[in-house]
Parts: sequence; structure tokens; C-alpha cells
Amino acid sequence: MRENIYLTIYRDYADKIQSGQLKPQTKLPSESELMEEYGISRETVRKALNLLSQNGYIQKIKGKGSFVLDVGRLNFPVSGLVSFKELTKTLGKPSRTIVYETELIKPDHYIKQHLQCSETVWKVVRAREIEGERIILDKDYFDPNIVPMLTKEITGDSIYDYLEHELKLKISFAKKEISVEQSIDEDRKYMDLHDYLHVVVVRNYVYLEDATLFQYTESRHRLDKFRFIDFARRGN
Amino acid sequence: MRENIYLTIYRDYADKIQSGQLKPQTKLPSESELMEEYGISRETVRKALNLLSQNGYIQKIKGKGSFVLDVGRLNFPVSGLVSFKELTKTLGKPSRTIVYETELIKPDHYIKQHLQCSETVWKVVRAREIEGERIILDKDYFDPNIVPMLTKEITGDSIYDYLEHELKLKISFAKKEISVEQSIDEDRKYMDLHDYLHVVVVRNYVYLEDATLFQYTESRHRLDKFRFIDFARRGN
DNA sequence: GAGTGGTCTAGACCACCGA
DNA sequence: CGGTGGTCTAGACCACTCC
Repeated sequence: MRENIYLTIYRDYADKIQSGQLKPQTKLPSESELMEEYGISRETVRKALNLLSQNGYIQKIKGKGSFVLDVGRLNFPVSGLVSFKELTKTLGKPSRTIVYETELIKPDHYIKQHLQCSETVWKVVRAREIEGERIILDKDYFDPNIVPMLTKEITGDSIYDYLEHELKLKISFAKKEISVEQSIDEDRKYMDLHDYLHVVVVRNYVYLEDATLFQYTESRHRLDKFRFIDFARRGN
Repeated sequence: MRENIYLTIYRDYADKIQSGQLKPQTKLPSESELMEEYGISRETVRKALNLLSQNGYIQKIKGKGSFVLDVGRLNFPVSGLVSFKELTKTLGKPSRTIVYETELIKPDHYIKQHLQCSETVWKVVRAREIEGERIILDKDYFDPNIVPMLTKEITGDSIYDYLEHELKLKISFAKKEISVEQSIDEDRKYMDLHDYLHVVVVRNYVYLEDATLFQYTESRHRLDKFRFIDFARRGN
């Protein structure tokens, strides 16, 4: 027991749909049937279904019911906050992370402006290698008031696991800005850039529950390997 | 009267925040105060606040209250389904649309695969000019079973206005795929591409309320002018 | 402790869909 | 018409924050 009936039901169905156990076009049980099945009230059922709807798993149609959408093929990084480790897990391709820097630095004006914080910041530079090619360069900056210590061991694995499970930080929301910019020397040095003149730059601002900005990340992708998928609802 | 108290309250506050009338860090009235103020129940208040939270306008903090986020500076195309006309309205720059094609064609295999539909499809090709340069090329494909007639007048203005207000179509959700690809002759012909070898391609699949796909759009952007902003929540 | 948001309930009325 | 989802109500208990 304890806690979040609607989240449990949401995950139940999200898993069933993602795994293909529930095929597209399938009709879900009606809200009253789900009330019975789980022994809960209708508003709680509806919270679960609305979550599924918002995340692109189902479509609710008034007077008819809830139907499974075709999510299986393309939606893995359904917009949002997917870390490299999670991403490669779903991709199933050989990949690794190469850590170039993990150090406390004095931020330049540019970084200071983004991460409005103290006199020093953690800077982490890592390349992401997939199928033998370094195609992503991640430059992370952390507020040391929130992340006091980082090591090569942590940054080589998943920083997010560390932040969420060790430091118990609760990430609340993030803003991404995607643009294309000219590649710089650093890109050529740390990535297998071939002769592309541009890179896709994803600037990521990550906030905690109390709305404090604690991380700024610049993720630089080789043009030909970049892909971003976004699912958006209009009214629902 | 009639209908959707929570949507009204949502729009009230969304407007106030977007216009800067409510500054970042401001504390909103508590849920019980809003209940009083509008004479409604708490769950209805919460629906409005949750909408604001999901769309990046506010941050709710347990035990403290709801606080306005700094949305003003960057969030205009807060991910999602923004049309060119809406976008330029907020940008306030001189812009226009050039219609190159508005015709019924036999779809090639590629399009047929995307828009699984009949023997013919509407094809619309338009360039978007901002500050004197054609920097976006939009290729739209519509299912003629749903959109029976299109004219140059319609496509030159806003197709979405026509679809929503004239045809009363209810757009429900869309999936975007962003990637970077080599530019083709058509790009150079219809855009002021300079000598960029690549374009940013946004493939857009638009669905109606009953989950039928009715439009496929390929939006090709000049590298240097492309920008995409995404706001995403992690837990609530 | 008082005040806040997070979850949940058991009802109600409505608009829509299909037969 | 019965079944569906969409909105709304008036309560309840909890966990959290701040004093």
C-alpha cells in the first residue's frame, strides 16, 4: 500500500503499452470498470489516464473510451529529460563515456550568467561514444553549493544516478534550447567530427523542486547523428 | 458562464505572467484563497494550477505555495504546436509567406507511408520569409478525405485558422522529429540558403481527436536561423 | 501549531457516442 | 437509450514548511 495509486496504475499501463503487450487501437477498460478493478474512486482513475494521455500512450475519446496509441516505434526519448545512460539502454548499441575533465573552476562571464552562482563551479567535460565514434560532447556545469563533490568515477557512470540516489536531489523541470552553431576547436579535439562545420547545440537548464537552477549543460552533437522527438498535446 | 472554470483561471494567470504583470518569484494566492476568491472547490483550483505548472508558468512547492517562474524571456514557442503565423506575431519581425504549390497530387511511396491514406493528397509548398530572407521551407501534405479543398488564398494566410475555424477540425496532438540532413536542390531553389550544405528538418505528424493522422509536414529550416525550445517536467 | 500543497473519496450533472 | 469521458463539489487525511 502506501502512496500514489494513480502513479502505480499509470506505470502499469505505460509498461504494458511500451512493451507491446497492449497493441495500438486496443480499447482500455472504461473509467468505471477501472474503478471496480482497483477499488478506487473515479478521479483517481482519471489521474492515471490523463497522465497516459499527456505522455502519448493513449487517446481519450468522449463517449467512446480510451485507446492505445502507436507509441512503440518512435517515442523512446519522448521529449524531456532523458540522460545518456537511459538513452543508450533503450538503444541497445555499444556505447561508452570518456571523461576529459572533472574539476572545480572559476566560471567565465558566460557561464556565470547562466548558472548564477558562486565563485567556483564544477565543470565536467565528457564525450559520448556510440559504435566507436565520439558523436556527442557534453559540458556540464554544477553549482558547488548543491553538488559539493564530484569524482571521475561518478562522472564516468551516470551523474544523474548519483544526484538522485546519493545526494537525494529532486530534479523538477528543465528547459532545453536547440540550435545549430559553428563547430569550435574543442569540438574537433574531443569528437570524431569528420569535416562537419557545424554542430547541434542543446543548452539544458535543470532546476530543482524549489526552482533553483543547479545545472547548466551544453550538449554538442555531430550533425548527422542528432535526433530529437517531441510529443505535444493541443487541448486534451 | 458555462464551462471550464479551471481553463478560465489558467488563462487569467498565464496572461498575467506572460505579460509581466506578475513578476517571477511572486507568490500566488494559496489554493484555499483561490477557492474563496472564485467561489469554487479545491480540485478545480488545483486543475488550473497544475496546468500552469505543466506549462512552465509556476512552481508549486509543498508547504510553501505556488511561485511565478521566469518565463518571460525565452519561452515563447514553449515546445509544441505553434504555427508560423502565431510565431511571427510574437516575434514582431517583418515576415511573409510565399506559396509555391497548392495542388492535389499522387503521393509517392514515401509520403504514402507517412500519411497512410487515399490515392491523392493535397501538397502545399511554402517558403517563410523573415526580414527579407526565405529561411524556412514548409511542405505540407493533407488527407483529402478530411481537407476536401484548399486554395492559394487559404494557404497564403494561415492554414490552421482555416482548419480550426472553417472546417472545425479539432487538432489533438502532434509528434515532431528534428534532425539535420543534407540540403537538396528544392531547398536551394525555394530558400535563400547561402552555401549551407545542411538544413534542419522538422517532420511533424498531426492527429485529430479521434487519433487519425490527417497531416504530415516537413519543415526545412536554414541552419543558422533554427531554434527550438522545450520545457519538460520530471515528476509532477 | 497553523498554513500549505498532494492524494483520495463518493457523489453529481453534463455532452458525446453508438445502437 | 445506456455507456462513455469531462467537469465540478465538499468533504477527508497526509506530508511538508515555517515559526
